[in-house]
Amino acid sequence: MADEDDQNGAESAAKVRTLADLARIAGVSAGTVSRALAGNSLVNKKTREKIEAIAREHGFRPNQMASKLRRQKTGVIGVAIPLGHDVRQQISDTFFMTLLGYLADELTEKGYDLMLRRVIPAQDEDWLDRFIGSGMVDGVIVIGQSDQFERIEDVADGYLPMVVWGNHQEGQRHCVVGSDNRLGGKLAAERLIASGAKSLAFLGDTQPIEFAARYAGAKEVAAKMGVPIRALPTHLSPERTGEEIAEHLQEIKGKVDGIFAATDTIAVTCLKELRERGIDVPRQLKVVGFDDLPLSSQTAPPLTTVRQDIAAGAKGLVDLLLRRLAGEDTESLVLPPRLMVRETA
Amino acid sequence: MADEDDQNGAESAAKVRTLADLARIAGVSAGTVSRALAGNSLVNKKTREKIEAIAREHGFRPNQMASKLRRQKTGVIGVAIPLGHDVRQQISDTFFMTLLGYLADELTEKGYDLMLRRVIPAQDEDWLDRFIGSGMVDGVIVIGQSDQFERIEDVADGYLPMVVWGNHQEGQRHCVVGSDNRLGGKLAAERLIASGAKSLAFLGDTQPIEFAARYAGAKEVAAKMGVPIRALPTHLSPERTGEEIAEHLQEIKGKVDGIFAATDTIAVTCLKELRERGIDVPRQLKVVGFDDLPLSSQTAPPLTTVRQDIAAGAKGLVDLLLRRLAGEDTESLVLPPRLMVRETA
DNA sequence: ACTAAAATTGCAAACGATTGCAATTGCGCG
DNA sequence: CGCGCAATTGCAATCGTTTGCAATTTTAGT
Repeated sequence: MADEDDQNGAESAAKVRTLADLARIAGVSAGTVSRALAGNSLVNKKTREKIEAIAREHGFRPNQMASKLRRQKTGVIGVAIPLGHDVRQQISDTFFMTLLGYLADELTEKGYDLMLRRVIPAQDEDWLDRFIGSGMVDGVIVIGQSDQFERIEDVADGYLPMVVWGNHQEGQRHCVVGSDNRLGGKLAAERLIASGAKSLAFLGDTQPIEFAARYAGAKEVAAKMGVPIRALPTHLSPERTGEEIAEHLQEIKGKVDGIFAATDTIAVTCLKELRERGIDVPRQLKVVGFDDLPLSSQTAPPLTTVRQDIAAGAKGLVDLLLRRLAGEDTESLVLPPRLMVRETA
Repeated sequence: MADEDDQNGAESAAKVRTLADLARIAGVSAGTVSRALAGNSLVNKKTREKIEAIAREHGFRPNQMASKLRRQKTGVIGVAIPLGHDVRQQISDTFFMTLLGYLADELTEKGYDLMLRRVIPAQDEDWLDRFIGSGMVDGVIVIGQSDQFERIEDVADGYLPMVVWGNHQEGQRHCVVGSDNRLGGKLAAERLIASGAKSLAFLGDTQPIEFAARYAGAKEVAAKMGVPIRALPTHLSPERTGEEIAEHLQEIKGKVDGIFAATDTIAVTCLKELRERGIDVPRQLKVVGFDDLPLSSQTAPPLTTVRQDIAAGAKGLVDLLLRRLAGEDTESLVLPPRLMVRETA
């Protein structure tokens, strides 16, 4: 009895770090322990329960690195956020962060872990190859094409398990999930014109293709309706946006009566600048945003905007990625944007 | 020559997946390749350059799993977001997401990857042990104590590399970074009373200790000043918040003239409900929030709120964690909140 | 030219779990 | 009691990299 106690003491004291340790205590082989803990195998019920009990008692967890190495899969999905066209655009960008939140939910539900990587393509030529070839992830989701369209295209041919959030272009090779930005731009411009605007401006950077498509859609409608539209380059970085918008406002004063903001964030800032200048929205100037972030319905006046269904986007990204992991070569998914008419246009 | 070409062709065609493959081509041993690619070792410059060239040519990347297994470290920091006291509180909660963004920036800068895990403690008893013991991360950052204070305490003794965002309590054993919530609560109550409020209400769940501390601070001030204060339980989930606040507003109509919202998100929603009811802020009712999210300065009227310095928080979390990884047993870091007086109180 | 020291490189043992295959045990039944 | 088959378990190779130590080659010094 004393003997047994001693033995137990020794057993508990010695940390059980490996299958082999546990196997020794249980008096079986490491292979059996592995199978028992995996649960799905052909291990005697009693043996398994005994092993499980010991494992629980010692708080044993099999080493994931070894497991992943052996099984050649990681159970991890990489999520990359390229900060290309505007380095100052923080990873903290609300839209991307919200999408990321939903992605985390979706992936967790499917049993995957999420590895987040913020990446500055300008400083790191082959960020995508590195991420993919790192052997740390089973698949990759890229949030936003930024100015990396070509690089992504290059990789897409040789690497199936990748899905990208962004804009879809005719004939592109990588699988993308995203809103129909061009259509969204049309909706915005139509609304502005319908509510009486006679001269439009697009507030935002037109480099990134998502934004370019939004602008293109708006331009198409404007041209058709015989309304002028101009682009006013505006960055997304919180600090600079304010000033830039202020300058733009100064410049277009009286010349423009309808603003299409590339982003709700820009729209909200714009609204604030307008309020400070005592410009009445929507009477003097109409504003339409893009995204429909939660905060957008809370502004005064509530923002009219083009809604992207972020939850559906996340679901789509994960769904397509899992199918690609299973070997299927999936089509892109283009989600329809929806105009949320509130009070700014 | 033909021979050599052939050989080259064969070499390029055959994928170089392992150090051994590369070593064969380079005519050296795997060990040498490993050292060459690591760069830091004592390999002949010529040999290294040759190996690097071949590696580049074939796009070779050493398998991370094998590397991590061998070196017994992962270069990954786990970030866990427990969704305890309110499962519906999405991971998309703005404050946490913003903090996460800054964390990603900080960690990337220090050369670590970030593994995100959303966790529902109610469904998963030992989420923290699992995460820590998974062998997938070198250290853990927990964002928000939620209702998991005790569990975190239990783990803290045996596991050094963990830092938690949350509330600091006298004598606690885990290392925490966070705002002085009690002080923040005091600031809020003082402001409300100073601007004329005679009867206060706290809008938010008082279960999570961060919120409890905010409420406690406010209560202390209220008691000292002889002003009544009551707590009105309010959840954080976007869908429910609106209704709940509406009900509360109905109930306290005329009885309360100062609201301290546990969170800016709650405050903003509250502001909107008040606007819809035609209640004048700050004349009829004063409101103070907590967090100072970017959107908070954009409301109408701009929200008076208690600011948490999120960037500093992220920096602190990473800094302390790295020191703990190096073996140091660091103290907690309590950041001072700052009252941002705007127009709602 | 010869020896000692320094600089490179190769060898082989880890790291810890998984899994095909073989060996063992147990069971039922004639 | 013995045979055959099924249910369990053990063995050992494998995943791909890193690294201590030994072996080899260079370099330098006399």
